[in-house]
Amino acid sequence: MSKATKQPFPALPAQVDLPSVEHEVLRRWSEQKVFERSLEQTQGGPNWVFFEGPPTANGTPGVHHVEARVFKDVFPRFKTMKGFHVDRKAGWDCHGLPVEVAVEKELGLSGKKDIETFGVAEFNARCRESVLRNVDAFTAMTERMGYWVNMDEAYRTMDPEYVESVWWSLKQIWDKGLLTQDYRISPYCPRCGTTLSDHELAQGYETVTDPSVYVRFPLTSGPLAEEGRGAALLVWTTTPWTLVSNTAVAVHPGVDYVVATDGTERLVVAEPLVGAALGEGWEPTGERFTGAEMERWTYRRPFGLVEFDEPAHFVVLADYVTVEDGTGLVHQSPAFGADDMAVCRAYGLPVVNPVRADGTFEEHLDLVGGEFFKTADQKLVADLKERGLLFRHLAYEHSYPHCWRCHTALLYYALPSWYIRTTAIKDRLLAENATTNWVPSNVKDGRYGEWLRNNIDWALSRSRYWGTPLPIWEFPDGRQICVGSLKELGELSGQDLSNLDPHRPYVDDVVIPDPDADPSLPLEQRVARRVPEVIDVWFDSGAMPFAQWGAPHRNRETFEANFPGQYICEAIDQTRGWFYSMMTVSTLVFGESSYENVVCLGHILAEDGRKMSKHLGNILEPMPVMERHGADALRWFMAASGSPWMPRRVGHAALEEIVRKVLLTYYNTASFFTLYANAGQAWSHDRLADAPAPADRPLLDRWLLSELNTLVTTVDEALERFDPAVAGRALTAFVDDLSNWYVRRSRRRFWAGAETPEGAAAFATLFECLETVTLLMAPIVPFLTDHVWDALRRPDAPESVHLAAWPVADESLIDTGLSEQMALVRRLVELGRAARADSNQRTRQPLARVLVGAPGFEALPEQLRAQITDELNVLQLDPLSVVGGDLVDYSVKPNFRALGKRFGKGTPPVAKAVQAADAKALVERLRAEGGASVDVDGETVALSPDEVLVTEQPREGWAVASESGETVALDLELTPELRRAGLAREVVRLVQDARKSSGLDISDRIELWWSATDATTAQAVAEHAAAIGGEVLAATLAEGAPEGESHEVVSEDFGITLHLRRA
RNA sequence: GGGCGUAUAGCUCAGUCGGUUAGAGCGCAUCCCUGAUAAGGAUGAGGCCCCAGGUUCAAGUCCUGGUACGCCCA
Repeated sequence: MSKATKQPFPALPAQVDLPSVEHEVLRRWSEQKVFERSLEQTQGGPNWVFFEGPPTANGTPGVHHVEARVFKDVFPRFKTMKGFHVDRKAGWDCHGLPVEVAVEKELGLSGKKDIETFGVAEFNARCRESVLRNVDAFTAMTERMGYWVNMDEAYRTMDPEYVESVWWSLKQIWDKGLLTQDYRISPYCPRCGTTLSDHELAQGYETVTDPSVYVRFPLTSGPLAEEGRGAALLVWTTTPWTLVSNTAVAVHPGVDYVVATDGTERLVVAEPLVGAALGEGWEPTGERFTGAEMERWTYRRPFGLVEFDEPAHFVVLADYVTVEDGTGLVHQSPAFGADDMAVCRAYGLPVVNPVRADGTFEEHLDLVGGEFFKTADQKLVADLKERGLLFRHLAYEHSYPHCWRCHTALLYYALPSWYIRTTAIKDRLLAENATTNWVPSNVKDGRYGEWLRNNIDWALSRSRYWGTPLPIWEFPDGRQICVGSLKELGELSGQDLSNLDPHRPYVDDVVIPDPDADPSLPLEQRVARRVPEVIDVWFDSGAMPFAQWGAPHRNRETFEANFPGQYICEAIDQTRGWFYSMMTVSTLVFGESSYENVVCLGHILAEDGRKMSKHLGNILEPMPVMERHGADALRWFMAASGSPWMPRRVGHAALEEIVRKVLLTYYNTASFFTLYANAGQAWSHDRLADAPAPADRPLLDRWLLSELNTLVTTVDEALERFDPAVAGRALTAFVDDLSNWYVRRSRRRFWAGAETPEGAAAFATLFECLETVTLLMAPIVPFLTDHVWDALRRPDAPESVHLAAWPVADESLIDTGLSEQMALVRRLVELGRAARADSNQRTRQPLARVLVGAPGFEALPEQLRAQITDELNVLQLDPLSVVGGDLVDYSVKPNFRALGKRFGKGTPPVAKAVQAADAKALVERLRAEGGASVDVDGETVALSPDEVLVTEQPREGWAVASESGETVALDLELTPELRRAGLAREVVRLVQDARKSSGLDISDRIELWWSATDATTAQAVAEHAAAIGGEVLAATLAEGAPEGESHEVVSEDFGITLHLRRA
């Protein structure tokens, strides 16, 4: 292509395939290393620290993963454009039970015994492989969606450096005395020999029938324990087997308990349950006690099968006791219930557990020795009955958790466990939370604050395999050492461990010899071995601010420069997960939270409003969705559709709408611009300087620039508040204004070229708006904006929009008065179109006159009035008042907003007076004198024009539309001249359609012939020949038909045949 | 059972400082406009702003209590 014909802009064809544009942009980003350069470019700028919450690399990524990843991308891009340096290190959460379960399924293993038979080393190797496989799928999705994050240097929680950092932090906590051992009640499958996670628990509920027994516990101390007439506590349980280890009875301190009798015995029950628990024939004796008064009364336990070394078997107080069912007296066995454990621990009661890990009672016990816990119920109940302790025995149907693998009834079971005493730093956590910015704000004091205020110690250990091993070594005598690094472990164990894989089983083989031990003892008694547990994966991920750098053993400075972080974001389900672990680990180790701003997203639902699940078949796979609609459409949906903090439904319909209404409208405006700028090389960047200063441009341009600069402020403020939905709504509205009002109203100026000041202004204004809106949209839809940027950018502008600076609003161009006036113009145009539609008067037919009655109309400048006449295709525009008099009806209504402000309580009578007043007289006085008065209960009240809403309507011969006190009336009388002008426009449209359908370029000149069978049409064409010819770029216009080839158009409606061809 | 959130047109959702004719999009019907557009515009049908109290001259909006649904926790 020769220089002379080179077009100023690369073409942006009207037809565009968004996904293929995105692939092209991805290629360019990679070739030009745009992400890397955006980081280099901001190297000297202030840090804005973002922490990547590592997705669990378990299973393939779903569309819900895109949600958080969009938010993780939008704000770093935004801040980068504002000059901040935003390092983005990817990360992968590698450990944990979900990985183990997936691998177990793959290998066909069931439970811990199987894993140990299979071999822990091999099992963990498979876990590692599984994680790496899924990381690849996440990487592909991450790249495709345009999430800029450094995946080449991603941290992985399974890497030795990461594990070492976690060890270091655990040692800090250990040194503070906050890492301790205690019992923990976990749902436990005795057959598989494993505890189950909450998630597993949820899959295994089954409805079963258990015994429901009411048992007498005779009192042995307290006011009711007298010899002979002693009363008994009536205690209810559905797990008779736990009565073997009964430790206490809990009552609610605030509930009233009474003694009831049937004449032979006396039983204590909660007052509201007397009838339900005892049945007919029982009368209260009048003795009553609050739960609090019963504290520490002792009783005789139901079974004497196990030994208690410490005092037990008395009444304790617990708030969780209810009077919903049972007797209001709850049997306590701390080894088998979390509530029981908490309550009994508070009283210093022992944890007695006669059930072994396989679910059977210890062999040496009488009655139930060796029996499986569940089947022991029968024998125990029979024994109670025999001894006269059983009061009632019923069947009780309820839902009870079972093992999802083998359907065995689960046991809530006390296992020794490691805890972090987070309750000791609760106040610090609350203080840190108080200074954290939560989005949306209600999470701070609501869901999250509530969780913190009810903080319980963090149960850290898991009896599993694929996790960060708890770095505690224990000597046979119970002394323990917490190890903070491999180096330290090497020194303690006397070997070089720098290349040790710090996972099980390898780390379990490392022993620490006791230098002071008697060398004659066998080796096992002279060395410390690691405790068997691994840790909760939430601790892994909560340690990422330092562990991602391997700090403090490595990269200490980098860590310190990037702590605390400014921004994290995940879905709402992370409130008690990552949001908590991130705040808590840092507060434990460093005394402060690791983040300042945290955004919690609502969940993504399927189009049918349900959760996506394989079972329901309503899963939307992210990669195919992005290939169909484009990643930008999905990104826009995630960032800007509805409220991100609420659950949202995603589906093809929603994405198609985004493509049509937002992305293509924006793109097509840019496409329009390049089409006309390129046509005859009408405009290029060097013409920017020729354009009139903004203040000297037409009002339409000044209006658009005003809207644009308002938009800059709105979008900037919204993104600063982490609210891309508000930004998105403002952008959508602006793009609509730009395309469907500014461009629509300016078409003629673009058509005419940039030679006149008006044309130069139009090109400059549209260019500036496209440039700025491209910048504003770039963080949300990085692909399409970069594609447009590349086509439109100035010669000296950065190669990518993502290397460009964020725009700053020019407030001097914001003119709110002009915005209001244009809004009025657009409302009046809508009313005019409505009036035309009502009277079936098509817009191409010019009309003589339009009348307008609306507050503010008189003040409209001529340029804005011209927009109305042009858009409505009328020759003359006048205020309704010019016809006035008897031709117009007036009605008035009170403006409550204005009146209420002034009169407050006195508003209704004034409003009534306005409604009652003679509308015409009132309006005339308001118009003539700028004020009027009405009579309110004998008093004269002065009113200003803005306190009265006036609606005026012409009486006859007009097409009228009116709304909210604004009226437009069209003169429907058509003169022959007007009819001919209308016909001429019909002809123009016919030719334009023909030009378009025959594939002519917009600037091609044509030859045009016409022949009319309708006399009026013939006259119209002859009369308007010059105008028609000019409008359709006809070099020649002749009556008749051409020789040779041409494009023919026949219109029977107008009785005309046209022929045209390229000149 | 507890905490948090949500409830507005057939569907998806806006609704500012409380202001008296509650909006948009989608869908449906009938028209209109168009030499950028896969667009745009008009009209019509479609509303117990979840229910009940309260505050207020005035409540979709603020308060209290319910109901339903969702999430988290027990």
